[in-house]
Amino acid sequence: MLDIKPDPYIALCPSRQIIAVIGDKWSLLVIPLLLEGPMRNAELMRAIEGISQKMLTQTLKRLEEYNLVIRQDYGEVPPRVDYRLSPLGLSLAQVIGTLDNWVIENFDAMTQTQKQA
Amino acid sequence: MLDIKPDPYIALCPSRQIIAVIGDKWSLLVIPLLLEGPMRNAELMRAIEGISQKMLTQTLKRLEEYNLVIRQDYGEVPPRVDYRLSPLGLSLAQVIGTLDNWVIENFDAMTQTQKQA
DNA sequence: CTGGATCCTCGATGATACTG
DNA sequence: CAGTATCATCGAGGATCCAG
Repeated sequence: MLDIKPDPYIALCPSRQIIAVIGDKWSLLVIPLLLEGPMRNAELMRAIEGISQKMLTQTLKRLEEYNLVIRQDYGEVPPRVDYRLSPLGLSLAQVIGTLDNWVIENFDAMTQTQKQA
Repeated sequence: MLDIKPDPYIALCPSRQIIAVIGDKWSLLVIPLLLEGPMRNAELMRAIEGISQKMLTQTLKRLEEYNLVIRQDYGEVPPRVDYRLSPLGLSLAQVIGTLDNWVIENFDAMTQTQKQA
């Protein structure tokens, strides 16, 4: 087995790309949302205020590519499709959830006394 | 005390802005770096391959605004300035470090079998 | 309902040059 | 060394229309 650790501090290391995927504004919101269970396109649109259809689709697609989200198409008509976390995605969601919570908890501290003259 | 929790899922909530700050590509790299101790501009430039002077400055400035990083100017000449994590930043760095490590650990899983036809 | 394809704009980012 | 200012570019992202 390889023991070459990816190092995002090196410009060419693909792991930096991953950081970009995860650090993505919308991914950071979509992933924890799916902790609550499978969601459909329209549901996600409603849950995440301000996201455009385009970005949602794009985000989901990318998350699927990286094995974080599973897209399930029921092949019905009218179309029914939902998205859920893969095991890998679930694992990541925990971490991101922690991050989100940190933000929520420390929001005041971050914004207060900003440059208190 | 207020008990109104910030909710990044609401478009207008300022917490979303915070998510953006933290989720930022460069912030995600700078913050954990400072865990190793105070660093100077040039050091950071060297440590983070590919970052431009402009983005580094901009990133540091923003982190300082949000009370995550402390900028110390020794007022010497030639100029000597270094940056270190604030207590708040230190706390955040732990979380982000976890995220980064997750990426490093699960890098293979994310990229392997991508669309294994 | 899901989401693909287009057009268009604006802002983020990099490169460069300059100052203290 | 630290940092600002300027310019030019490129691509992210939104709005819209269309289709299965």
